[in-house]
Amino acid sequence: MSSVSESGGPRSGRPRSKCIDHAVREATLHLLEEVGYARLRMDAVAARAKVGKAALYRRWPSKAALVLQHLIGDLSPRAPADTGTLRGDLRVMTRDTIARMTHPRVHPALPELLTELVRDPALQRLFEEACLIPERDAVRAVAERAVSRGELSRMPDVGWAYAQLTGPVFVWLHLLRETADEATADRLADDVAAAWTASEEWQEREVGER
Amino acid sequence: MSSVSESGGPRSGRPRSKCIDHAVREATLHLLEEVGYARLRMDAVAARAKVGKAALYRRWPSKAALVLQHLIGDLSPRAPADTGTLRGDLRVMTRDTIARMTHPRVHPALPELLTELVRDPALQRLFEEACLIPERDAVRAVAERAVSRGELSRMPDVGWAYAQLTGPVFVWLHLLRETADEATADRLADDVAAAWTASEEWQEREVGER
Amino acid sequence: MSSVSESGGPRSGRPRSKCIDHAVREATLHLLEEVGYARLRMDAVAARAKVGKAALYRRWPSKAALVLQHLIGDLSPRAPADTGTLRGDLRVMTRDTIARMTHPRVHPALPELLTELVRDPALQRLFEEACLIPERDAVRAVAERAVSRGELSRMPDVGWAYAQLTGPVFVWLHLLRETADEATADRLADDVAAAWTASEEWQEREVGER
Amino acid sequence: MSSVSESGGPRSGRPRSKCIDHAVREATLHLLEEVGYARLRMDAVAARAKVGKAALYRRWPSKAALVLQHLIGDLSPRAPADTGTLRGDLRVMTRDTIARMTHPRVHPALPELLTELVRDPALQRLFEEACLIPERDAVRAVAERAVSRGELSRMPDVGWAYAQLTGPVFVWLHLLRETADEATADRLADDVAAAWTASEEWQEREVGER
DNA sequence: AATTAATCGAGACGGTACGTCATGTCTTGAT
DNA sequence: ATCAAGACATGACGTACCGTCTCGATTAATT
Repeated sequence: MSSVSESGGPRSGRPRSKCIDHAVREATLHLLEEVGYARLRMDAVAARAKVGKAALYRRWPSKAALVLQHLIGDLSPRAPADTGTLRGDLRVMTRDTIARMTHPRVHPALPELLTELVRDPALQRLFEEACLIPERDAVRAVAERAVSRGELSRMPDVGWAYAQLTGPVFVWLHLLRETADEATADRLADDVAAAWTASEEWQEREVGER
Repeated sequence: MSSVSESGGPRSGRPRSKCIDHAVREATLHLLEEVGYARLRMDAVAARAKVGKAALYRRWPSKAALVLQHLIGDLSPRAPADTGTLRGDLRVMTRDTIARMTHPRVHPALPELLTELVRDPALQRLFEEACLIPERDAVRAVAERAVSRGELSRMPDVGWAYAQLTGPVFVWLHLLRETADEATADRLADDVAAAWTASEEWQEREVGER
Repeated sequence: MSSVSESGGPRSGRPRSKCIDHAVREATLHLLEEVGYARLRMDAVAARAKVGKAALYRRWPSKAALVLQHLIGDLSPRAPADTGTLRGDLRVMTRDTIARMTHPRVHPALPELLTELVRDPALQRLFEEACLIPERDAVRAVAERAVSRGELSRMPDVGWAYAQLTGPVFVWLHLLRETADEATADRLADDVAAAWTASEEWQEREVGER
Repeated sequence: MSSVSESGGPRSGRPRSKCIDHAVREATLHLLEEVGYARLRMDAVAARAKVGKAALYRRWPSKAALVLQHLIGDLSPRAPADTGTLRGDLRVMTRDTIARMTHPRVHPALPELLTELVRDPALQRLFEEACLIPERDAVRAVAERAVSRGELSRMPDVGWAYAQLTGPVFVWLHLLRETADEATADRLADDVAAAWTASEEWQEREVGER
C-alpha cells in the first residue's frame, strides 16, 4: 500500500514526527465514530490531536484523503480462505464484505466517502489499490479454485462480480437502511453462486440453440 | 406523490405562485445538467429563476430537498410491461433502472444525493414514496406473474430484490466507473432470474436433506 | 396637526376601519416600550394588532413614519405658562422638554428616530410641524413676554434658542447616559437665561467699544 | 487609546497583518465619504480592501465598531490652547467641536453612529475613552485656567459643560439642518461663558438671600 | 559546536456558500 | 376600496469551513 503521507522528497531538515501520525490517526478515527464524516472538521482533528493544521495538510492533501487513508485498513478485504466449495468461499467473502461495511467507523462515512471518491482521481487511485485490486484478486482466486474443482467451466467477469458482491450490500444498508447479518451474507453468496452457475447453462443452451 | 413544496393547510393569504414553481424547476434542471449537484448554488438557482432566495427556502428546506424533488421524476420507475417470461420482465426492469441511473441529470448527482438522503429523514421519506415503494410494487408484480406462470413456486423477498437489481448497477457505474448498456441490463436480469430460480432449488434440496 | 394616516383621496369603496387605527396605536406603543425602536418589527405590530401588513402601509409609508406618528403626542411641547419672570418661564419649558425626552416610550427610540428623520424629508416635515414649529412659537412667546417685561431689550434667535434648550438635554441623556430631574431642568433654564441676558450686555459693550 | 482591534494576549500563531489594518482603514474612510454610513456594506469594505470578510469580523464585532474605530481620529478633540481669556479658550474649543462635527466623513455618519453607540456598551467604552474623557479633560483645563486667572471662582460641572458645548451644535446641525461656521462657534462659546459666570452670581445671590 | 533546513503549534488569511432576516410590495378571496 | 393572511423581490447580514500562509520556536542531520 502506497501511503499518502509518505512524501518522496526531502533529505535534510527536521524529519516528520511519527507521533503526529499516530495522534492524528487516533483523533480522526474517534471523531469519525462520534460525528461522522460530514461533521468532521479539520480544525477539530488538529485540535484533538494537538497538532497544527499545517501538519495535517503536509501529510494529506484533503479531508477526504485523510479520512480514506485511515479507513483503508477497515475497508481492505481479507484474503479469502479455501473452504473446499464455491459457495463456501463466496460466503466467506460476503461475510467479510458485510463485516467491513457495517464497521462502526466505516458505515456512517461510506456514502460521503464515495461522493469524494467520484470527484477526486487521486482518491480513486488510492481506493483502487487498497480495495478494488485486492478484492478483484480475491474474486479471481475464488473463481479459479472453482474452475479447477470443476464447479465452473469458465471464469466470470471479475469486475462485474465485484459489483454483484458489493452493490446489493451497499443498497441494502444505506438506501433501505436494513441491518445485515450472516444470513444476509449467505443469501448474497448464494445469489452470486447461482448467477455464475446459471450463466454457464444459459450460454451452453444458447450455443446449442444455434 | 407527496411534494415537499405542498404545504398542508391554510386557506387564506396569498397562495404560492405556480409560475415560481415552474421557473425554479426549469432553473434547477438546467443547472444540474450544466454544473452538476456539488457546484449548483442556491443563489444561482434563484437568479436564473428570477426569484428571491426566500421563495426557495419557503418551499424546500435545503438544497438537497430542492434537487431531489426535481429529480424524482427522472428517478421514479416505469410500470413493468408483461413480456410473457420472467427473464423478459426482469430485462425490462433492469433496462429501465440503467436508463434512469445514466440519465444526464441523474448520473452526476446520484452519489451526492445519496449522501444527503442518508442524513435527512425527510428526504428519505420523499425518496421512499417516490422510488422505493413503486419499485417494490414493480418487483412484486413481476414476481407474482412469474408465480402464476409457474416459473417460480414462491415469492422472493421484495426488499432484497430491490438491492439485487439496483446495487450492482450503482457500484458498476460509480465505483468502477464503467459504462452500462443493454447488455449490462440483460446480464443483471439473468443474474436475478438465476438467483430467484436457484434459491428455490436449494430450498427444496435443503428440505429434502432433512 | 396634519396626520400621515389621513389620505387625501378615496371617495368610494369600503372606508378605513377606525378600530384598526386604534389597535395599531396600542400595538406600536406597547412594542416600543417593550423592545425599543430597532427591534420593533412591522410584522410584530401587525400581528399584535391583528391586522394585515397592508393596512399598516396603507396608512404610514414606513416604519419610521408609523412610530413617529404615534410618538408625536409624547414629543409635542405643552403651551408655556406665564410665571411672571423669564427664568420661571424657561424653567417650565425645560422641565417640559426633559419630561418628554425621558418618557419611557420616547427615550429609547429617540436616537434612532433622529437617524430616520435625517434621512426622510417627509418625516422631517411631520416632525417640524408637530414639534419644531410649536417649540419655536413657545420660545418666541416666552421671549416676547420677557421683552415686554423689560427683562430683555431684543429678541434672541429662536432657532438657536431651540438648540440651546434641547441639545444639552439630548447629549446629557444619550451620550453621557446621565439621568435628568428638575434640578437639571433648572440648571439648563438658568444657562439659557444667562446666555440671553449676557449676549445683550456683550452686544452693548461691543457697540460701546466702537 | 485602546483599540478594538488590539487583542490582549497570545504570543503564538500568525499575527494579524498590519497591512490589512491599513487597507481596511483606507477602504472604510473612502467608502464613508462616498456613500455614507447607512449604505456602507461590509462586503464592499472587504472587497475594496481586497480582504476576506472574516478578517473584518475578526477585528471588529460589527459594522458600527469598524466605522467608529476609524472615525475616532476625526472625532477626538485637540488639546485646547491657552489664549489668555476664558472666552478665547472656549472659542477655540467650540471651533474645534464644530470643525469635527462638520467633517465630511463625520457629519453624515454621526446620527447613525450615535444610534449604535446607545445600543452597544463596547462602543460606548471606546467612544468614552477616545472622546468623552479627553473632552472632559480639555474642559477641566480651560476651567482651571479661568479659575487661576480669577475669571471664575469655582469649577463648573465638567459633564454638564460637555453637554453645553456639544448638544447645541448637534441639534443645530442635524435637527435644524443649519450650517455652522465660526460665528456659530463664537456664539456658543459666549453662551457657555455667560452660563458659567452667571451661575456664580446666582449662587452668590442665593447664598446672600439666606 | 555551529549551521542549515524542514518541521512544529498556533492561528490569521482569502474565498465561497450558506441560511436568516427585515423591509416594503403584491396577491389572494372575503367583507 | 377595504380587510387578514401571507407570499414576494431585494439585499445585507454574520457564520462556517476549507485549504493556504505566516509567525517564532524546535529539532535533527549536516557541516
